[in-house]
Amino acid sequence: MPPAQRHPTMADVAERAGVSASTVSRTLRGMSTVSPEVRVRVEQAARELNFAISRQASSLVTGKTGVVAVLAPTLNSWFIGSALSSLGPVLRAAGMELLVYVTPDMTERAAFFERLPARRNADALMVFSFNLTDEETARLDDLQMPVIYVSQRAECRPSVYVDDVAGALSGTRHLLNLGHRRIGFVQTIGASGFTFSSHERLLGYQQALTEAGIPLDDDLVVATPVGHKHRTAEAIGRLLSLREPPTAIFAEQDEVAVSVLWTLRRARIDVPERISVLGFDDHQMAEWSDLTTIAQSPDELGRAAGELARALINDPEADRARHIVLPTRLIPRATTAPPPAAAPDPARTEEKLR
Amino acid sequence: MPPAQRHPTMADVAERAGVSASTVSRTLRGMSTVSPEVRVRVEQAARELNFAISRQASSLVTGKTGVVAVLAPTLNSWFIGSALSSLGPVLRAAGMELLVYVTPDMTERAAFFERLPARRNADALMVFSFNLTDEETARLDDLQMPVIYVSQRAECRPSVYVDDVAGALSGTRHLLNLGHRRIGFVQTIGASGFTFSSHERLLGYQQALTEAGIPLDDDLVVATPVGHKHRTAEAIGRLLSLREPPTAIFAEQDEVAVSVLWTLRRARIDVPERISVLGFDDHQMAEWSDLTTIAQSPDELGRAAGELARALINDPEADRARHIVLPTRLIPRATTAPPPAAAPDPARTEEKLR
DNA sequence: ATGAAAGCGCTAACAG
DNA sequence: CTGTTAGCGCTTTCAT
Repeated sequence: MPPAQRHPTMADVAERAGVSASTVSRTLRGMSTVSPEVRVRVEQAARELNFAISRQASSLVTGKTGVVAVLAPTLNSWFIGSALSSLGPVLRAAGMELLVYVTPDMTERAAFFERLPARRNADALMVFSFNLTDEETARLDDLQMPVIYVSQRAECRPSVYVDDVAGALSGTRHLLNLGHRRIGFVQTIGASGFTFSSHERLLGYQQALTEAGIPLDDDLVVATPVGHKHRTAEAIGRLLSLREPPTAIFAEQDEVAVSVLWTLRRARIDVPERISVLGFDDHQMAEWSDLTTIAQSPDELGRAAGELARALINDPEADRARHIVLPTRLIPRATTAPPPAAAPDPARTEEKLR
Repeated sequence: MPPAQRHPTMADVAERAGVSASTVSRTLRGMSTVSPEVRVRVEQAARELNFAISRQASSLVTGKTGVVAVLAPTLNSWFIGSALSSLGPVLRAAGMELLVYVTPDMTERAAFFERLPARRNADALMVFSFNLTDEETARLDDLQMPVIYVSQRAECRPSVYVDDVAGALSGTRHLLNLGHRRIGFVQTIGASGFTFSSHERLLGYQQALTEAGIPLDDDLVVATPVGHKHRTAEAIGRLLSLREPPTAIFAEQDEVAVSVLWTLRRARIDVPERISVLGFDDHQMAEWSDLTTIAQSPDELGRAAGELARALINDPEADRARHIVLPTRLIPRATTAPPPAAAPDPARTEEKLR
């Protein structure tokens, strides 16, 4: 009988089942070379002793830790939270655990990259939404384990991300199809780690305009940090005070789009009658606000990243530069509509005057 | 020289520094019994080889894993996300890592409790916002490691939570002080794992009313799931159609309070002129919406939980039933004001008639 | 199909 | 102050 205050070991289980430790190990790992009767005895003994295997010990010999590490700037983010919530079960199904390194500030981040603690303690590293410096990327390349870039495109390295260009393109097309010709774009600044998506979305917007033969107008692109009412109001003010103000505003992120809605509402500008508003993400708040938006699925992203990690860990021959690109889809709701008929459209006015 | 495709071990470092493995071990753990010159040599050798210690190996002998496990129903939650984001750095400062078990559904949860994988793979377990069954709690009691209950009160077990009763009490008092006498309360239903707080907040509300000599009225308490516009509108409708409708509405959660704001706005009921709205949490959205609310700090909670974990792990003599209760504070913003003077207050009307 | 033995990388006694 | 030695709990040859 094992000492009371200690976890039972395989030796304890072996003794109780009347077999050797090797057999216990084989049984518990589901190897086929164990006779059915012995298997039953071992399993029962393990259950009775409430045995749990020590990963530390087994990884010492197998060289696999059974752990996937995640590096994320914060967990307090709709996007990362959702992705990790669906990553968890995927890993569990593969018998792996989830180790999280949060680096809310530069100090923490520097500490991570200096010590690279994941090195010996995980089989793969997943990097979430980061703007890595070249030096940091180089450090990760030396890591001797698969590094998966999530929500960012990393050349020649495995990565999983959403097709932001296509998303913004289809969103802008939706506005164009409704008849809008002056479309404002609100960029987000200072969102730690999301500049990659930010840039791509602007690109999609511009591409759609070009496609429609509408010249780009820098005055239509403004920026605001997320969650700063005043700054957002200011940015919208710049748009509204243009000689030809936009009839639609495309915010790069739902959280900002909702701020825009508040600003317009306060200014008594009806949405969508006077101005249409379009978001990106399909954040919970989008549904609550009845905001038309371009949906991406962080859940799917988490799952895909998990599968990719599993594949790369188990199969060293796997494609080490595989990119998984996830689609977006437009969700039309109540904040987009055709532009007002009486819109002050100088082009049209001129035509009438002629 | 160590093989190229393998991590260097202490033996490799020892050889390079011309000392024994024990000395390397002592040096790297910062023990004082190492001569300065040797320390320098060892540290340099370790750096040159890019050595990282294997936790698996050291925990095998020390019996400590250097890991704190967290059990959480989801990571996609403002509250849990914030708490974990600040827990991470606390643990890192103590040289520990953060292992996360997410159990988004009952299947995952059952799987966790059946295998209790944390058992051998962590030094402490932190349970976030869960409604555990007695059986589940009993399983955790058997775990042979400190289990810290976060955001819930667990009798005779270490736990960390916010003083919800006091918070709701002070919030309700604020409304009473403004002159409100009919105060509606909106409960949240179906929020996985938060029924503890939910109950406590109702209690605080009731306590404040009783204190003020106002009889409780069940009609003033309605419930809605979070994020269901229609259900929320319905609940508010029940309040508005009372014979004596409330002049203030206290929503147990900011996310619901914001929904309430939307509902009232759509109904063209001015806030706070006609009806005051009060939330609880100080969610980001509260600031954006200029919502008066009772703030709690999940960051502090995460930090406190981390400190408690460290204390319990390092000191077996520590108080194993210690409760840390965190304060809340009222943040007055733009959604609360005195009730309308012309409010249909039958009591006052009667007085006038007399 | 099963057991014996060696060893994964590290730490902790114990000598010196 | 430093080296030697003996495991920690498991997996993996290699026998049988």
